[in-house]
Order: sequence, then C-alpha cells, then structure tokens
Amino acid sequence: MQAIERFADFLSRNRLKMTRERRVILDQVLGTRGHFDVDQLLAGFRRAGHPVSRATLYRNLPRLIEAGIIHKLEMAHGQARYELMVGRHHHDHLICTDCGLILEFESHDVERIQDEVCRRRGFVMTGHTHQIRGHCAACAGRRRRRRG
Amino acid sequence: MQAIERFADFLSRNRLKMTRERRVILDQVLGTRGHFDVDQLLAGFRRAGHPVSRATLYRNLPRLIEAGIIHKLEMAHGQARYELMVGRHHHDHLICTDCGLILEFESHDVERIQDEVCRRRGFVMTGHTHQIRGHCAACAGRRRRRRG
DNA sequence: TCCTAGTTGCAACTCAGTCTCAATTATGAC
DNA sequence: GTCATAATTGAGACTGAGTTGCAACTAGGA
Repeated sequence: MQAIERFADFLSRNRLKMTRERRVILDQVLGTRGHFDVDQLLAGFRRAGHPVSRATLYRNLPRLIEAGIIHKLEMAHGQARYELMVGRHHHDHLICTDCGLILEFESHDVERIQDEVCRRRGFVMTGHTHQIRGHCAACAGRRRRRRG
Repeated sequence: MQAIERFADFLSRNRLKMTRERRVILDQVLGTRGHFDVDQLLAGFRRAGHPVSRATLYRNLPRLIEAGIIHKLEMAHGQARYELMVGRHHHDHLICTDCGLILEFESHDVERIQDEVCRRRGFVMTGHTHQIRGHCAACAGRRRRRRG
C-alpha cells in the first residue's frame, strides 16, 4: 500500500524508527474514513486491542503530516480534526456549525488567486486554511421550518 | 464616535448594561491598531490605570464581535487575535509564521466563488476563515541568504 | 429611591496538547 | 547474532487559553 511505503520512507530518511505504535497509528488512520479526531483514533486503538498512549499519538501525528499522509484541520475553539491525504487533491471545507457535517470543495480559481496575491507581496506560501462556516442544506431547512 | 454608539445600541437592544468595564474595553480596543491579543489588551488596561479582569475581558469580547465592532482571528495552536472591524471592508490574511507579521488582502473573486460553492450545495454561509501561511518577503529573503 | 437582572473579580476548574523521565526497543556496525 | 546507542514509549505532571461558580456589586427602569 502506498501510504505505508511512504511513511517507512519518510522515517528512514529522517533516521526515525518504524515502531509497533507507528504501525498501529497508521493502520487506524488508513482504516478511518472522513474527518476524524484524536479521541476517535484512541478509541479505535482500544477496540483493535492495540492501545497506544495519548502522548505517543500526539507525538506522531505531526510525523504523518510531514510525510504527507494526513492533513490537519484546525477548527474553531481549538478543535483539531484530521483527514487522509494520500492520493487526494488539495481541497477546502464547508463546516456546518449546527450538526458538525464537513463538506469538501475544490477551486482552482481560488488557488490561482492565492498564488497571485502571494506573488504580488513577495510572500512564500507554505500552507493555507480556507473554511466556510454556516448551515448545511438539511440544518438550514430545519431552521426555516422552526421559524415557520 | 460610531463604534461607541453602535455598542451602546447593541447593549440596549439586548437588555445589557453599559458598565465602566465595557467602556474601558471598548476604549482600549479603539485605541489599538492592527491585530491584537488578550494580553495586549490587559496590559493596556493596566497602563491606563483602569484594570479589568481577564474573566471580564473574555466575557465581553464575544459581545464586541456580535456588535460587529471587532473580528476574531483564530490562528494555529489556539492563538486568538482580534482586529477592529468598524468601517472596514471584509478581508482575509497572510500570516508570516517566522515573524508573526499579518498582512491583509481583499478579493471579490474569492467571495464570488465562495457564494457560488455555497449556492450549489444549499449551504447558508454565516462566516469563513481564509488564511495563507508562509514567509513574508523579509523573512523569505533572510532564509534564502542563510542557505547561501 | 428601590428593585432586580445583569455584572464583576477571584479562584477553582476544564480541556487540548506538551513535557519529563525512567524503562524499552529498533536499527546500523561489527 | 550481538552490541551499542539513539530514538521511542507510557504515565502522569504540567501548561496556557479560556470558562465557570459564587458572593458582592451596580446600572438603569419603575
């Protein structure tokens, strides 16, 4: 599987070790779809009978990010969520503040505009966050109905 | 001054009181330019000889946001910064992760694209975050020089 | 002036994430 | 395979931003 090789490669290039815990974390991440958080992963480790400590998980998430395997989504109120990135295009997010639903969107035009903005300012972009918050179709409908 | 009326109006509409502390906070906010954080405001209160407790400040910042007077910028690692919004256009940010510099940019095209994305998904936007992280011109130059 | 809902400061608390440290282990060299 | 050693681990203490409970105080309408 591509992600495993990629991680092994990243580790050896940085003189880091492929431990049992790292394998367990990677497995869990690869087996989780959508957007997940630290507690979901910890619960998954327990369920699988391969516990990994909170400290170790927190120590290794940045490694998975550096290796390009996952991506971190910093949400309001210090909530962090992660999502698998291997073999995916860059995309941004629509976040429903009622039900927590996260939708994705891609826009080459936005990316082009960002590049242009950076170029004009001599700014070297290393990353960006682009989140639209609001009410998803279902929640918006529910709200309309409630108000009559 | 526009902001003061605006806040007084917001308070009375919501049956809230115009206290000494709220006046001090608003004064400090209006007298601070650029992007500021909670500790800067607290230091300002002390400097002005009008201390306000941390709890009270935290309780009132959301009120200033609801009143449309300031805007909250949620940055990485749970750092929050604020900026004055009265009489300003909506804008987004370029954040230098080396020196902390925050630049602003405006793009009607990005806003148009966002509206279009939302329309297509039946999503009702209530807010958004659009931050570009990287190295500002000065820091990027410094980095290039360091590498030779 | 009185009444009361709203407000305040303080200190205790929460919560996500980080750090310390002693014990353990992967990996490269032999 | 054995050894040496630098990296890694779990537990629990810690940090820092922000929140909360509470008793004392106060703005502002009746």
